[in-house]
Amino acid sequence: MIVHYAFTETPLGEVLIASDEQGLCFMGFTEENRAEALADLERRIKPASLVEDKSDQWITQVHAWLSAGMIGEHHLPLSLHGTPFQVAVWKALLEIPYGTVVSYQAIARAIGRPKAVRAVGTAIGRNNLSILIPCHRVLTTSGGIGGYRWGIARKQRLLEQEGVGWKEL
DNA sequence: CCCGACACGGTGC
DNA sequence: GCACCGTGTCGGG
Repeated sequence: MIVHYAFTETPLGEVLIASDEQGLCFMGFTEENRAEALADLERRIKPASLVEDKSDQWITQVHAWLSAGMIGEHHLPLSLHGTPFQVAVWKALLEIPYGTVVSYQAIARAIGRPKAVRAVGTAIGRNNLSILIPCHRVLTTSGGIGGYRWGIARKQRLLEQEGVGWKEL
């Protein structure tokens, strides 16, 4: 499978973006280590033949959305690579409207596995499309910020930008 | 409020 | 089999 990729800047730091025939399949912060970001991409999306391509149609569209400030929904085609359970969780995340938040427990119920709360947390953390799949809109039932693969600070900034007040939940 | 203990389900080794 | 975990709940400081 051919996978196109490119690096680009966002308001929250540099990201590595990748897409395949179905759509965008990866977006992750490089954290100043492009080699590691690429290794991560290769681990998650395989088998894959990586080809750098900054003019890939979907990559340029994400770039445009990112440059515009990541305001509102993005409507970009996503290619979900994962176990059936993970894909179910990620699809549930895509149903969360811009500017609203839900709990890990609510996601567990939404996919019909009310007791798999912890596994849901793990699946959310393994989501390949940070920001594009709104994993930052999931908080703990007690209103706590919860975790974030790319650092709590980024999660807070994303929520703040969407106008979510988490201080008194 | 902040622990500690435990149940919980999916995943990787 | 076993040890992880972006959780939740309960009980005790």
